[in-house]
Amino acid sequence: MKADDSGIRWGVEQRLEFIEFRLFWEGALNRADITRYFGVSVPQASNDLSRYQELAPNNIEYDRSDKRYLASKRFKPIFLKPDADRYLNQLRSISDGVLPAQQTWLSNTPEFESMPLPRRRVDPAILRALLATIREKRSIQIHYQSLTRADAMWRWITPHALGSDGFRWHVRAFCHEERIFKDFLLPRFLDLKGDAEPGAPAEADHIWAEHIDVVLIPHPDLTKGQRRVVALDFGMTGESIKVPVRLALLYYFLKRLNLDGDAERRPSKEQHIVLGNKADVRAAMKRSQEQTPLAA
Amino acid sequence: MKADDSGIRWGVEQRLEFIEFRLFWEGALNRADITRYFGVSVPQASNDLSRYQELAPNNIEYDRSDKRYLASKRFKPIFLKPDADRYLNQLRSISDGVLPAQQTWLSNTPEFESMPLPRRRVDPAILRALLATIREKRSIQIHYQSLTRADAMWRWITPHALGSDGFRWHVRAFCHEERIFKDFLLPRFLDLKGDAEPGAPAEADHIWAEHIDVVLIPHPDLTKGQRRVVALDFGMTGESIKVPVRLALLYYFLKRLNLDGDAERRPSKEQHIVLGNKADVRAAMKRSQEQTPLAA
DNA sequence: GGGTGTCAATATAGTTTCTATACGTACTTT
DNA sequence: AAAGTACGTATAGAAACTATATTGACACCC
Repeated sequence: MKADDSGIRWGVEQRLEFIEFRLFWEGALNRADITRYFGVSVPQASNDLSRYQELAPNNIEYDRSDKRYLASKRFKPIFLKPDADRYLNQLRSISDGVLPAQQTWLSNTPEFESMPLPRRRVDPAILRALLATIREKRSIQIHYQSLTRADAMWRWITPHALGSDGFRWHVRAFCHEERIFKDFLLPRFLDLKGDAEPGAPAEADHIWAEHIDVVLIPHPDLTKGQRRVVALDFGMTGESIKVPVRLALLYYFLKRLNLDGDAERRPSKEQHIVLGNKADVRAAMKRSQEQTPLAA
Repeated sequence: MKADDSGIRWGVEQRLEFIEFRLFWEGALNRADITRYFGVSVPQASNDLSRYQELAPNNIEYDRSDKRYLASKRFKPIFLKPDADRYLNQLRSISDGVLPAQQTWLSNTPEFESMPLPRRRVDPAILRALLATIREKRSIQIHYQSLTRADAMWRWITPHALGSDGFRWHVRAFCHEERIFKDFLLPRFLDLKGDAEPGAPAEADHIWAEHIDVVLIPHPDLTKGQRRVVALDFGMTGESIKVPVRLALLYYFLKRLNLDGDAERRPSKEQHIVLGNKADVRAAMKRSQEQTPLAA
């Protein structure tokens, strides 16, 4: 018996999945596609294709004039569950320059582009050191460039988690100087050094641990039909959706969705949703900003 | 000679890269990690580890008491170029629910969370049909729910590209009815049918093809030190950066960066950047909205 | 309309990789 | 001291893969 559940080796399974992926999303593939991506010999690629044909005879057929294998009319994937959001996520990664197209299984895509957003890249050595510090529950001294002070300064922090506002990642950490938990944007780390006992345990970061259910509803000025569309856009059941948000991410969440001000005042054409539990959210927002320094 | 450049088979190379990945980002790994992920036998995993040790003796050492292989102090990756943004991108994909954690090479991550954004998922069958239509340069009839009309309606479009505002993907297509190119949000597609000659060639979509260089500069109200930080955040050289943006994505770009109104009027604490070439951008924006229907 | 190039199928022999199994070692835990 | 765990090594045999060569179908091009 093989260690693998399927009885097929990992490499083979990957190639069969690759064949199916190409057939599903691009409608066709070549023997050469397989040899190029996996570096196998031509006969081996032939072998994989006939193997796939045996396993899924209704999925694939060879077009002699096109000299390519085509997906049949009633194609039914057996190796993968097609996921459009995953496909699109790959497109975005390529467009953002974070994933080389060659390393994906995509080759024959249409023209595409994700809205460009210039951002400084994060230094891998710095992220690596932060991850190690979090893992080992230690503290570290960082050379950090904050927006409030002109010059970067050295300070001790005890990091415990990573958070993102959708664009940029920050590390959630206890600042030894101010004795509170704060967000430190990864691109603003200039250097790191040292290693010491932690300044506070991760559990002490209540703002990070606590969640609030933000209720979103369609903008009241929208017509009934429009409200239905917006409800669908956001996956609402009925005409509202509850989104659990960490207090530590609530500021970013409200800002991103333009819910930090009076969303109802903005024209419904631009602002599709408003808060359903404004008072609760405002209260939570206030709580998230009122941190009292830990006693030393 | 092998087909592979490295002389090592694809499967083996993947495992060696896996070992290195774990050592770099997580600092340690097990024989069991390899057998679990790749489904190879225990001796094979041992073999891979000793092979890696041979190839990179200074990178790895076995900790007998920990019963794990640890990355050495002066670890130097030889199989992969570590990329922090790629690592973080994987975290985001996991957090967004678009990538199962098991399918990544990550296992021992810190706590993390990317800001949640509720969105309707895209139907893979619909995306697949659209991709095929674009590939074959055909037109298709779509059942589309727009925001402006209460009920979804059927209409013919000729799609030619995919675009994203950073959150949602749309297809860029020629609308046969209005005879102009428009964006159709993928989550709003309800159904598809038919197949016909195209209504217009992709080249006719000038708004898609044309780019404008948007110049971003730090908010003038910021102090000198703050401007420097913002410049770093956005990867500016000097104190400005030129971002080439398709006219078809310009609206989303300005809206996302809060540059659609008078950015200078907003408090610099919230609004870090403003436009450096406002007049050009406004003109381009106007152009992107003034589409005249194609003659029939 | 026949030469030429391309891509796929098939066959054979030899090599590499991998599995299954078994046994031994070092260290930790109870 | 005994049990448990993770790693290492060795062996035989199975599976996967390569290199090479031959054949066939089709498109393209003077």
